[in-house]
Amino acid sequence: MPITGRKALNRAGMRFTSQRALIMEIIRRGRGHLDADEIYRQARGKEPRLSLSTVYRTLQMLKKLNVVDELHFDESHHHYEVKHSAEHYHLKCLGCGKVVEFSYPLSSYLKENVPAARDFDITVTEVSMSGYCARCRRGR
Amino acid sequence: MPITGRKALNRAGMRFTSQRALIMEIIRRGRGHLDADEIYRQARGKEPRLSLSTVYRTLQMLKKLNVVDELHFDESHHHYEVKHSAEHYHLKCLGCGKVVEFSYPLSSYLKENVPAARDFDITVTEVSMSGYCARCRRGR
DNA sequence: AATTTAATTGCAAATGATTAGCATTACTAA
DNA sequence: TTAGTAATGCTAATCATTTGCAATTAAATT
Ligand SMILES: [Mn+2]
Ligand SMILES: [Mn+2]
Ligand SMILES: [Zn+2]
Ligand SMILES: [Zn+2]
Repeated sequence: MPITGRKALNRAGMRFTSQRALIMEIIRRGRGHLDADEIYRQARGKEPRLSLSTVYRTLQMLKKLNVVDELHFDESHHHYEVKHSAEHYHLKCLGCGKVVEFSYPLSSYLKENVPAARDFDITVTEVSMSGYCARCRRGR
Repeated sequence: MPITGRKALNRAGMRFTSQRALIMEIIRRGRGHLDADEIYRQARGKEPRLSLSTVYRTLQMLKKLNVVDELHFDESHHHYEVKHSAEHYHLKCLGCGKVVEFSYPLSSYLKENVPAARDFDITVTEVSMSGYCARCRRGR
């Protein structure tokens, strides 16, 4: 039950603004893995007055509402994607930048196999793997 | 065979300086998970003239030489630890900040069980899990 | 529909971690 | 010793993200 419509926002004491609608729309259509600046650039196409601050503020809000996930590839900025229903992780190619997704129930697997993880109430599991994709591996 | 002594550094065209010795020493004794600023603070105790730039430069160098690993907890800065021989990962408590380590051959496990990972030449696998430790779970 | 009020925005300035430029210092090899 | 050149210590950039604040504006109330 991800909060996304006007009604749900109002119920939470927040307002449904055109900026927020636009930003959510861009993230949804974007097929994930967008960074703040890319969202900003796309948003300005529709609403040239929108500010980068609003993008960042909206991203924080969507993260808190569990609508989006923040991804930390090995870079100096973050990426965002709509929260999927299935647990999935990412492989990023250091050669061409391509991101490959794969679904895997890693958190429950670790809970079963790692004693130390049993005593913990794990709320976030993040895995980031990088290397070289098949295509990039050839060209070297 | 981690490069650490004067001889090995010289062989690589680098110099063995008192600053580098001090920083390596602090990281080694620190039992891992120190951040740049903590290393800086400790180092200044011994060598008040040492600069933060030198800490960062040395950290980059040690990372490149595979002497230390850079850890990315869900924070705005990084942490460092001497590279262990056994593959291990971390659980960080959001309540008290405690970091629990556990050894697990996760990269080979994923290579065997994730089809998408087979086409990739994975060079880095990073896992960061956070949640609440047993003690912190009680106090709420 | 007009009014109220507080959340949200846009803009500019601030942060905070990390990096870069450069003159000065000090390892190393000869 | 000395010459050659990494490395250091400053200070000043970067760069992504956050914050302060006056001006807007969504939405609850008359
Ligand atoms: Mn994804
Ligand atoms: Mn560790
Ligand atoms: Zn590639
Ligand atoms: Zn705890």
